[in-house]
Amino acid sequence: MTSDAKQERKTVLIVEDEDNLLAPLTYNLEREGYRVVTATDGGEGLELAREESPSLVILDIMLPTMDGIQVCRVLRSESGVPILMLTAKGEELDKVLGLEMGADDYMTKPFSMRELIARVKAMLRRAELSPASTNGREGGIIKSGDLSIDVEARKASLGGVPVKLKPKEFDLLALFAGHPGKAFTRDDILDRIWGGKDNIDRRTVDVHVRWIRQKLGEGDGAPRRIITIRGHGYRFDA
Amino acid sequence: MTSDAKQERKTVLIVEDEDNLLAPLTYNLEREGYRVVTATDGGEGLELAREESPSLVILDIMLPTMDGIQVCRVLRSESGVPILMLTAKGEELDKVLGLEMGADDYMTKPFSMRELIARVKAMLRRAELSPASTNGREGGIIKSGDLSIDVEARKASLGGVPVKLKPKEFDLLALFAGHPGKAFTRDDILDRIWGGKDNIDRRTVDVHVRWIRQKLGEGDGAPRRIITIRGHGYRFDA
DNA sequence: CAACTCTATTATAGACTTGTGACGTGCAGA
DNA sequence: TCTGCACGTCACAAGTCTATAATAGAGTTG
Repeated sequence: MTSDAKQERKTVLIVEDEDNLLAPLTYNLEREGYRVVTATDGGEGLELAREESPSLVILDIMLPTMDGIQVCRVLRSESGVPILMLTAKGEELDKVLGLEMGADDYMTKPFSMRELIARVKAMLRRAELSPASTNGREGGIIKSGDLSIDVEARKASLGGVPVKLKPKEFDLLALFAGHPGKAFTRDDILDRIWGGKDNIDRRTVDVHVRWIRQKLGEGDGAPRRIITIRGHGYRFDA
Repeated sequence: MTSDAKQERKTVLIVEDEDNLLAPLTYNLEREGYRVVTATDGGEGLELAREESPSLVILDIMLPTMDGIQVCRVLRSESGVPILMLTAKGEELDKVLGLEMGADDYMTKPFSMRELIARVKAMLRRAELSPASTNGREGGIIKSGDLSIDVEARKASLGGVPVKLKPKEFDLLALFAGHPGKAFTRDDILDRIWGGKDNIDRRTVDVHVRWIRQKLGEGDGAPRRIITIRGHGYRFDA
């Protein structure tokens, strides 16, 4: 019942502040042959995720400094790493929210270790079948033509010149640039950038796209990077 | 609540023999905008899966004629369609077995509809990020002769030259090309592409087919890809 | 081949989308 | 409190789709 895959050990990041949960999780996952790294608050979790690029993240919803929802959202916008959320019973709302926000699965505490291991395995198997989305990014920096986006530093520059982007603009541009060629619907985008809030007007996306286009100097006949797909949404092309 | 994504509606196949479970499942999924097809035993389920190539299969473990485990195994060997297993309480062993056997997730009866919907959505989103495994497509790109359709990017090209397709045209062509050789009735097509709206004239399909044929340069004695099946509907041939 | 049924084609009015400028609200720092 | 910034919403004009009606054409049947 140990491991079955003999190759580079997969790293699992656990972000959990309760030690009486963290310890057994770590123990059991290590026993299954995974390499485990842990963080006890959201900020640290994000940092570690960027440093270690784990194959899977187990994320508690309740965390100090930055809650799991936020961490999940950021992680999701930065990479395609599978995320398993842990929720306390009674957080039903948050559960669904978490899922709709980008988590890949969740478990309600308390859960059986066995069940959790099974889920982790299933998620990793799934992930293995899909192509890693390491598109055009090197060391957390996404590049596309003369546009360069440093996700970690949250800075963007165009032909070497820094571009001042507001937070939402940055998130949106990072999402686009991180998935060049992929068509997003406005709902996709709202899901990923705005999180669970579902009373946001779809047109809001248009407006933010406009700000970005403006700051990227698009519009004067210049070729657009953010392409409008009429009747569907937007797509970022290199 | 539902998305504005205009494309072929996602089809969910439910294989479940208890009607008091099947009915609410169907109702709720349809309310979420999915197209639902149902089977009440394993054999029928497999058949439907092959015919409809659904985006997701919900599979009860206990079924007449062929149990869910077998169906799951066969399905898994034939396609990468995500499978959500339904298990009765106390089938813990089978649960894990089911997962390790190829199912992607499972839920233990009884479960909340809301939770199920959340899981379904999560599974579909995940599937969307990985390369579909159905007919003739590689990496989300459907190819047929010199025609190539990138579903993710919503771009089509003919012999390398981009073809400008309107939203409905793209959806329709993608539907056809995604199921080469399958005969669709106009009602089939309306159901899949036009979704909920139900007073659409069948002739409307004809018109859209024509636009597509035109843009694909068919008609000048050139061999047609979209074949008219008189008295029935249309079929896409490679 | 005549009658009938189904399909292709065309034009068009109306519905729907999107880009854009303006506005109101809430918030953080001065 | 005042000021500036971020950002969600609105309203409207310009463009773009698309459902349908009408008509011509093709195929089928007896």
